[in-house]
This record gives sequence, C-alpha cells and structure tokens, in this order.
Amino acid sequence: MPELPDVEAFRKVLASCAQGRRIQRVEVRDAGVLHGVSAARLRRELAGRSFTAAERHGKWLLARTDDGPTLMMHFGMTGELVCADAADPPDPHDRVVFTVGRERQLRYRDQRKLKGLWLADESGVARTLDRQGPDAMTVDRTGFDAALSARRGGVKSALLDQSVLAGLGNLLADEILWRARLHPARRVRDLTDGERGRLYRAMRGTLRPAVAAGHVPPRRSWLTGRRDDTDAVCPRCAEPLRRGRIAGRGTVWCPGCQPDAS
DNA sequence: CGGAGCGCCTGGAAGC
DNA sequence: TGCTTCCAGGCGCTCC
Repeated sequence: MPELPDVEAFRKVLASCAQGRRIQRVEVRDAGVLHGVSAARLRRELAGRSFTAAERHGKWLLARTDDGPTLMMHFGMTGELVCADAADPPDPHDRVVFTVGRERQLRYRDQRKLKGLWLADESGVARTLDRQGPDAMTVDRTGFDAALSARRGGVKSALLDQSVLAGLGNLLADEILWRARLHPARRVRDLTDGERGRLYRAMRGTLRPAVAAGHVPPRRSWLTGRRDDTDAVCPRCAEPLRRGRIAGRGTVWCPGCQPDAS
C-alpha cells in the first residue's frame, strides 16, 4: 500500500508528532522489523536525542536526530506511522514505539514486516539513497526523460523500478499509465516524445491530488476506484477493464484507452 | 540488461 | 464448519 503519497503523509506525521521533541523511550515490541541494529543499540543511540528534520525520498522516510544517527524507515506493503497518546492501547502490529516529549508516541506499525527500520550514519544514508532514482514528486521533465532514457524494457516495469524513479508503486503505475493512455507493456524506447510528455504530465497530475489526500484516492473517476469491482469498466470509456500480470505484478488497464503494444 | 520466479511475513478471502 | 491454498499496494536476490 504505502507509495509516495502515503510516505509523504507519514513524513508529516513524523514532523508534527515528533520533530523537535526529545526521545524519552524506545520500545521494541518486535525486533523482526530491525535491520542491522539490535534493540539495545537502537535504544542507546536514540534515547535522549531529539528528532530534527523529517525527510522523504521515494518510499524512504528519514528521521534525523541532533548529532546522532538517522532513523530510516521503509513501510513495505502494510507499514504505517502513527502518532498516538501514550495512554492509547497498543495495536497488535505496533512494532516499535518511540515516546517523545511528555506522553506522545510515534508508532511504527506494520502487519507483515516486509521492511522496517534501519539506523544509519551519513554514509549509510547516502549508500541507500544512491540506489534510488530521482523522486517522482520533484523530478522535472528533463530529469524524467533522462531517467527513462537508459531503459529498454516495458514502461510499467520502468515506472516500478525505484532505481529509475523513486516513489511509484503498483497502484500509481497503473493509474498513471491509464491517465496517459499508454499500454503498460509498451517498450520505453518506442515511446514518442509526445507520449513521454503525456506520461510525465499524467504522473504529476496523479501525484498532486494523491499527495494531498495522503494516499491514492479510490475515486470512481480514477482507475484505482474501479479495480476492485467485479465487472470493472473504464471510468472514461466504459470498456471492460483488463487484468493481467505485467512486470510480474497484478495489472489493470483499459483495452480501449490503452491500445496494445504491437 | 530485462524480466520471471521465489522468498520474506501475515491474514483475509476463496476453494474444497 | 474447518482446513488448505491463494493472493496482496514492496523489494532483493537468483537464474535464464
């Protein structure tokens, strides 16, 4: 679930809940979400420090600390970041709980534990972010073309590859391709300049309202709002939507609006 | 290099 | 009803 818009919402949660506040307590309820750091070291390195900047790149969320390491968070498919009162009952999927300030808690909650938390110094942060392409929210048209230029495969696979563009997930990729009227299996190299422009504008036009909403909104006027329908039809042309597996992922598209590769 | 397949985890839904 | 299997909005790895 968490794609760029969700992680941007978590960034705002981090900023409003914990930024500038002292970390009083670090409770690791399930060490299975910790990567390369023990519960003891996480506690030792963070307790007593304050969270400073809240940054996001693609689907990575970075919590900086004053003169300390950076907490890096990735939410996999089911993760979220919640601000709660210390008195609120814990959710069974609260894996790590940071008590900040008086009685406030920042909770890393995740059912499936596919990703989790890392603790990194500057070079560690750089090593992770160097593997990421430009952020999909802020990349300009020139950077977008540059990111796609080296690609030989299908366009959906390129959009999903975080080292090409950072932040798009399966839902967004389908939504953007539908909006751009491009079949997900089209080869990137075959796209005309006009088609790449359409794709870029579709990405911006999809991300802006999704970030405002904090997630990809399941509006009926969007493809996303139809993909769970039993007899799903295109919101634009009413053609029955097609489902298949493209780039190894469940993919939905409109055969009417998004003409086949060939 | 691209892309398919698998594994990491969990739990809800579908199948028998 | 109960047990089994499949599948999911992510991603890293191996293999062809």
